[in-house]
Amino acid sequence: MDNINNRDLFHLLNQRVRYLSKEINNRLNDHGLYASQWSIIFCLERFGPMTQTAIWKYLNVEAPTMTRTLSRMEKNGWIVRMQGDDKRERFIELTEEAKQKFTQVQQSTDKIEQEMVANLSLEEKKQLYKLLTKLGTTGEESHNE
Amino acid sequence: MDNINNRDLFHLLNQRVRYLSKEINNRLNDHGLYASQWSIIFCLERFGPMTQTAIWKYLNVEAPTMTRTLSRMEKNGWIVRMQGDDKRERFIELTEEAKQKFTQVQQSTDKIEQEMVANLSLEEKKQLYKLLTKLGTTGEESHNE
DNA sequence: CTCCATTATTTACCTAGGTAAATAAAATCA
DNA sequence: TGATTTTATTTACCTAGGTAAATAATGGAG
Repeated sequence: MDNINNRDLFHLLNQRVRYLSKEINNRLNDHGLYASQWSIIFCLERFGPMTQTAIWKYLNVEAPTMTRTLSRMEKNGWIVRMQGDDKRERFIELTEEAKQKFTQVQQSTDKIEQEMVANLSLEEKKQLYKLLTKLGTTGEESHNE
Repeated sequence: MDNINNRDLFHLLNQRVRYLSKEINNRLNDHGLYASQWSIIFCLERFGPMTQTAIWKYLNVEAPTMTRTLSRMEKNGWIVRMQGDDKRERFIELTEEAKQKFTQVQQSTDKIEQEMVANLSLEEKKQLYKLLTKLGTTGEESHNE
């Protein structure tokens, strides 16, 4: 494993991320949640009620993705959508049940994530974080706007 | 960015991978391809005709995922499915058109990937590879082969 | 005020990934 | 041989992600 091929690097990256997602979703299944839904709940718990646009911009996904995921979460009783003063926008709020379950789910995810980095020292985690930051940013190129 | 939080690490990891996928798919779109389809083509060019099972095991996805993606690729003229001696299995083969386009597409993907690691030195790429290897393997677990 | 541009959200239509269960063919076993 | 188990693929049903275009409401310019 001496000379690194870009292809192998991206291949490994994809494999790992898919594996991790699968595993996380698997564990979250006990709570009736998916990783994407949990990231929204976490966001709402942290910042309080937000518009859909604020959420998808924060999480870096597209608007339709957010619409759909929130619809499922609404159906499953995790969130409610409230009409704002500006009638175009909808404020998203966690339900009482979601707030109650929050701590428990958080403990699960903390544990999973901890297991997944069990082989990395603190120093290695910092390194990994830094390297990921450098990935995909082609020097002077801008992000999406 | 001194003390790394596992959550932030995984968040960044997901964000980056989604960004990279989006970008790669975007570029591959010129060739009428998606990253997942390209990985299959690459695999077939490297190893020659393979059964579906061999492909999904190699790429670490589930069988139904492979069935579907190959169906699209068959429809679009990238591959053909041949009956094997064992009538349960189907051998997948690149079409002539796929073989002809291979080099051109490969040049595109090489270029994209190169751009995406432009900010990483060789040493950093090796580090990243190594760190990714350690990620998700809870202790004694081995790599993919 | 009216018309036009912008903004928030949704709908329609794609790909990719997963699990569970159904087929169909091969392999094994009694 | 006949019955059972395994294996390869598919089908049905789910989530997540994307783009393009449609609504609907707001904001500005004239």
